Amino acid sequence: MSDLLERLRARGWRLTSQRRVVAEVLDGDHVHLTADEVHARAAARLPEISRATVYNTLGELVTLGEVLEVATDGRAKRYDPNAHRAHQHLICSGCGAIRDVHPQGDPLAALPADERFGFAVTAAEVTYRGLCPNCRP
Amino acid sequence: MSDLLERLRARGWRLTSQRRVVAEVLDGDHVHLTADEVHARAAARLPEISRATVYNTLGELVTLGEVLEVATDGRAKRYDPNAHRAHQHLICSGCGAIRDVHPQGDPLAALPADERFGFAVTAAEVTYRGLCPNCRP
DNA sequence: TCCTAACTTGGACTTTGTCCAAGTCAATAC
DNA sequence: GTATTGACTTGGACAAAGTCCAAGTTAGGA
Repeated sequence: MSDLLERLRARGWRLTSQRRVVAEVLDGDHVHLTADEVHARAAARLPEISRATVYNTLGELVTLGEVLEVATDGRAKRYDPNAHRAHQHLICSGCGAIRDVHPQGDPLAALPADERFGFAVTAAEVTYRGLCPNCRP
Repeated sequence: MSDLLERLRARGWRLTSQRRVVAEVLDGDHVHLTADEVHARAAARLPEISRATVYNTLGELVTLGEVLEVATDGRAKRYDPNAHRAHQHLICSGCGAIRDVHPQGDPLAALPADERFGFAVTAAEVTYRGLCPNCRP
């Protein structure tokens, strides 16, 4: 994630302690935090950080393509730092745990031309659902 | 959709005018209304209907498997009455228009066992994104 | 026609997110 | 090192989407 900070600086970002902390909190694999969770973890390191700054920073990271926004359930959006490797999501219907997964083939290819309604289709997001080992009966 | 009302009555639903109107509003193909839109259209026919009742009824229809909840963007959930024929969604990134589409093959099959992390995977939702004919440059 | 459990209502409340004016500070210039 | 300034941060007000509840209403069976 330190290269992230480098990339951001190269793009003219002002490197504040708040932005640094938000970027650090988002580091890791299979990380899918809500804005509130990001704020809570950031505040553990930098108590004065405000919710507005967390929202601003997350929005900027999404715009820059460094973080993905994942809307899985109509509740809070989640933020996924794994933006540079194509992947999909597997979600536990029991506890809500989320894993990054890599299906075979290109999901876009499964949509025939006569099912595209004249759209210029550019992306396909797949959400797999099931029960994780802990939630299985 | 009138068979819907029959099915519901058969399951012990009390058939009130409010529930009837909500079910009628949801009738049709490519219908993906938000709860607020459902309330607005229902209120056009039954002015005193309350938001709470619309939310209750939509929730019951989802629980009964008669309507699907579609969380496409982290904003309001949408409700899709086409619950009895498997389908996926194609969404315009420009105007937000939604179409039901039918991709080839089973998206579940694309997820290899070693990418399932021990989950019992039961469903896959695919959201295709692109620009509709009106929003295309 | 009555009765009652089920349904509906409106309003208060929660969660998630946005907006803004005022204050602060990182990075550049000197 | 210091000054400067525009970008960044802050807290609080606001908005949108949804939930909850006590009180009132009603569908459908007796």
